[in-house]
Amino acid sequence: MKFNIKDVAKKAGVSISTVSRVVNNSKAVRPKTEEKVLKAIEELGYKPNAIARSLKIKNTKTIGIMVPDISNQFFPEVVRGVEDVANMYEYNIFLCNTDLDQEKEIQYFDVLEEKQVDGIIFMGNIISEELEKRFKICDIPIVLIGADYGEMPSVTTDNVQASKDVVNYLLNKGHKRIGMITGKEKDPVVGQARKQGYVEALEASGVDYNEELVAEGGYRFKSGYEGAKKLLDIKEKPTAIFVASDEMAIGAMRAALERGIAIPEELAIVGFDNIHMAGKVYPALSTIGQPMYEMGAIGMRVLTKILHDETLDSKKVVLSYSFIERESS
Amino acid sequence: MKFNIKDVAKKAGVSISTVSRVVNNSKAVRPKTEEKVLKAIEELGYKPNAIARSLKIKNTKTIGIMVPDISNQFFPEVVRGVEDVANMYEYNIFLCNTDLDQEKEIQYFDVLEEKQVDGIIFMGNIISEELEKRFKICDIPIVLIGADYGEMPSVTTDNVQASKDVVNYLLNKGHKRIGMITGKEKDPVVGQARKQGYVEALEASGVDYNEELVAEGGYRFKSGYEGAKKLLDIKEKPTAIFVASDEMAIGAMRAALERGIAIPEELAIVGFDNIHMAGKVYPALSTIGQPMYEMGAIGMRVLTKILHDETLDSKKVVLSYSFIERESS
DNA sequence: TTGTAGGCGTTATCAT
DNA sequence: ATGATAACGCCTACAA
Repeated sequence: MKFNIKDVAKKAGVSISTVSRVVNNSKAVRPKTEEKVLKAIEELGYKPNAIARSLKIKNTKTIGIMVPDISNQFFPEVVRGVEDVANMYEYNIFLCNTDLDQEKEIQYFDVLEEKQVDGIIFMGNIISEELEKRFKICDIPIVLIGADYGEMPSVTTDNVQASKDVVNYLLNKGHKRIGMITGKEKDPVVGQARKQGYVEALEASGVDYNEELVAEGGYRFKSGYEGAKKLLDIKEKPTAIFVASDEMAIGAMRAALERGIAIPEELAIVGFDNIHMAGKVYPALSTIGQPMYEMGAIGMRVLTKILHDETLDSKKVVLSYSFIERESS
Repeated sequence: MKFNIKDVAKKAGVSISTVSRVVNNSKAVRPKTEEKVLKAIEELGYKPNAIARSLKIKNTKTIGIMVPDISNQFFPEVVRGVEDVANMYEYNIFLCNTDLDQEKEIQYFDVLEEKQVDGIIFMGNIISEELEKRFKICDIPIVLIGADYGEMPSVTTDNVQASKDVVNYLLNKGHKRIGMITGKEKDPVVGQARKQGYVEALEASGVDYNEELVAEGGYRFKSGYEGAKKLLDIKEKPTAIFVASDEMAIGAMRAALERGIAIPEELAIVGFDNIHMAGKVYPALSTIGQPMYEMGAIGMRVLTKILHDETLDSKKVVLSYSFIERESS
């Protein structure tokens, strides 16, 4: 049995306008009347219909969040950050998994638009031309997390600098042969930026960049495992490996451990991301910590600011990372 | 610039009904007319307003999913399962993190109801009286995942039997002193069911249940770590520990490793859940695999069946688990 | 095949 | 302080 505002009005013996007023307490209502209405609401178990409301007032108090894959280590935390502040401002979130598939991204974008979300948070490595066009012509505020693009609001960390820090740290520890397992080449963030930092740090220190010491990986455990095996196969093995993601780093550790190579004595390993498990594996993984929860929370905060016409200090927020030294280096 | 069905109608020189018809291709429209309409839609970049549509046809093609915490190991995969099949049936999902907080659960339930979701998927260890009351009086179909309650549709695995299997396996390996780190006592699933299996298997084999050998844990790494330390402190140490969750098991391994106790030679450890990292830690963790993705996918499938009035074979689906023997046992 | 009009459950303007 | 009423954008009898 579902009741609407009319039923409540009838039961309370008032007009629907008054009911609306007490529900939203938008305008003064005589206490006596309010009481009657409240009682009717209570008795009928009336719940206002948010859909009808949205249609009228033209906002839905919902936002969409597009992530590559919620079941991947990196994303649950940022989604949690988003959801927490969304909840604080009384927004709900539509979760969309894109698998980095451009078609799916567009498809989801369309539904989100049709469902009239108030805003969108987008995470993805690359923004296709098609998607960019949509972004441009639509009037829904969008904020990017973890990636950056043109004039769009975004929250990121400085991946290049972070990678430099790692390499410098390794250099300072006396390592001369530092290998790297990278992300995918065409991925601007994990693939390119992190490698760029590696290369630049090496050059800045006068160490020759050695193609042989770098293996292209993907994102997952297996490619780290394979990458490390490859690097450990060369006659002059690296004494340290910088790995572009924690999950790959754990794969790399595995490869080393299987060969009886001691970590960190014979081989230092540093990862990137500080996923939940990074501090729990044995030996615990040194890594770059990205404030994932904060990225989500701040991204959503930026979105609410846009939504509420508050002034933004800056459309681009760059969060600081931290190097977390544990046992693997 | 946002256009509505009226604008399209005007531009195409037809009535809004015809526009509606081609958008939903619900009824025959002369090809010529259709073309005109399509062109108008294209030119204006018209997108139907799903909110208005929902108001009229009384469904929203969205469902809500309540999980304790998306950033916890266990849930992202099941949410992914849910989302995949939701997407297949053209539903979107509202993600709600409850933190197992009963107030938050009710609060979210209220919004979901107000936002007129077509269905709800609920995950949580315990269903409070208040929540149960809401569940009962509302007419939104709800399916439970990972827990079971009264007459409600649910998808679960047999935690008691799984735990028995683990203990029997350990018994067969010759272990006499088998410890356990449990979940929280008042939690029916992780806490009670898994412990029950442990107790029953022991009794069935004529091994005395020994209070001293069990430590109450929580869900996280730390409580596993502490629990194991406690068990390893007693003079007659267990030679095997069954741990009620993988994350705690990894904590337990850590405790053992720190004391130089070899796994599995001196101490066998078996976890529960088969989280993503279980096979990646070193030594790789033996565990009970719950088909998390499937639980989500099937749960959502059940929901769609209810939503579309298809007949359910059974309101209660119990999925089979699998024992995954790896290196820690 | 196409158009007219009423209604979905609200909010908000304008009277009263 | 309260009530009548016109939107909001769409779907769908019913009529033409």
